[in-house]
Amino acid sequence: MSGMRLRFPPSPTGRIHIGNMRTALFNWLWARKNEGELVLRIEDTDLGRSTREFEDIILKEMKWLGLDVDEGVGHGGEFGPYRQSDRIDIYQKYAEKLLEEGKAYYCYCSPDEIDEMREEAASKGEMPRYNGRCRTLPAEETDEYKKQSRKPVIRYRVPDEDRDIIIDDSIRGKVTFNSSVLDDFIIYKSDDMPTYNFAVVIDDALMGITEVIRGEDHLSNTPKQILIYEALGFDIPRFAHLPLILDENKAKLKKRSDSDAVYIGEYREKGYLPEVLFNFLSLLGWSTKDDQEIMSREEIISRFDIADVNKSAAVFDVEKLNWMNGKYIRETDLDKIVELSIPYLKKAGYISEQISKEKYDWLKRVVEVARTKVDYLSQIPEEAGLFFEELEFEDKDKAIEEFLGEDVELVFTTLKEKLAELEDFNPDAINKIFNKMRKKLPVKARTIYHPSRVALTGMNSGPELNHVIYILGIEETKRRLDSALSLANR
RNA sequence: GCCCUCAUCGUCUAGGGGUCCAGGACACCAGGUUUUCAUCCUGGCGGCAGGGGUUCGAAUCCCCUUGAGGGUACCA
Repeated sequence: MSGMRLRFPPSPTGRIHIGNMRTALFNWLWARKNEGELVLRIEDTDLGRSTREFEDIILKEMKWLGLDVDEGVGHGGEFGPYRQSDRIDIYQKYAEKLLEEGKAYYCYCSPDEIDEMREEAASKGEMPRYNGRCRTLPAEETDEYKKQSRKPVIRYRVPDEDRDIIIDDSIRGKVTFNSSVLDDFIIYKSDDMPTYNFAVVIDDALMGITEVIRGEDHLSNTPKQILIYEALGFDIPRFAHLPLILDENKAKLKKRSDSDAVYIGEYREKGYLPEVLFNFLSLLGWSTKDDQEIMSREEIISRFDIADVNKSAAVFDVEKLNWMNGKYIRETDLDKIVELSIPYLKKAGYISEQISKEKYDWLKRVVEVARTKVDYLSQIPEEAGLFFEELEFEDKDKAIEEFLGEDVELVFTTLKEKLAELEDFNPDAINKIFNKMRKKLPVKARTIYHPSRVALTGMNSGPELNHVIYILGIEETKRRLDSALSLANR
């Protein structure tokens, strides 16, 4: 234990996307690298939009990616509860403390009134802000509002002194905000829930968080939070603001996107390998000095350094993810890929629930051939369809024309004979038959291969013929060749 | 508008004054291997946003402009 404590605090208001997960991953990496602890906290103070369903999705996807946490929702720990909605007593206590000390006050202004204030500030070329009207509200007016049963909010009283609030960011260096741009922000909503900027400080402080790694979209919130840390006398953690991940339109990723391509679940369902997402996401905003890209979990942990994370935003490029996933699919142990492909094959109706040892061995041949052509596993069934379905011609007329060609019957007949004579049925042996036919038969090479391909697969291109025959088996091969011949009336 | 951040090939990035007429990866193009497609191998195309400085010397340091992104919520 290094004493370093990090956290990943998602709000369950949408499906977890690439950007959220990258933040989780970098927190996880830095925690593991430093033998620190990672806390999972659920920030559900937005009652209207938070759901348990989204929370479950977050937990599920993190588990899929292998991002285990040491403490938090679903894991327990001594700093709980870890769901903000279970911690309202705590926030209340601190709000009262600030109220008593005069560092916060009730505000009864209506939304319309606040809009006016903002417009007024904007017209003067200033940042739109609340003007502090309720800072000194006479008791009579307060009573009046209470009679009207207006529900107040609590605002933090930003000290009047003009000073620079400096964030010493692990990634960006010193970032300065002048306190004059801050208005008296709300720390408690009228629905009796704390706001993010208030709750996050109390939780991070009480949970002993030493490093806050989060997206750059939080950078402008940080000065407000620093003020709260100071007002409450808490130690300020070290901050690191990660560059944002942008979508193809170079805009921030949304939790309610019109494109499924940003959600982690989408990639899991399509058959991307978790280790690929892990590897790929680690390279979004971080890289090794020697340009190594394909790395194991352990390698990434040992080489990762939060200080090496770059400052500029990165566009999420599915093309490169596809390349990496395809590469892993081709290079990972075949049995593992077969296991992972089986659900997709079942879904396509190609295989049944129970798979015999024999069937499995056959499946292995199919997947071995199909995996050279896919980017992700859900594409396996379409690539392997010809081995499961009745033969279907891409273009039947053209196929018949092909079978009508000179010497085709000779080739097919010879092929059938030679296959029948084969003692050891395997791809190499089948290849030898083709090689012999090329030498011995007085026909063009194309006539040996192409009509056979069309007859066996229905297509003009596809896997190597010796493998096709090996997978189809002698009987099915013979059947398809005969059927081609009869189509051509021979 | 105001505040903050960022700025190297289409995309992800290496580069932290000379060894860079800028290196790698994806994508793309060409060639090779292969009976075809795919895989695989080789090669090619393609970039330091612009302008001022500083310096003997800037992709690298400073300033300005421009551009991009984030924030500006009783969302987080």
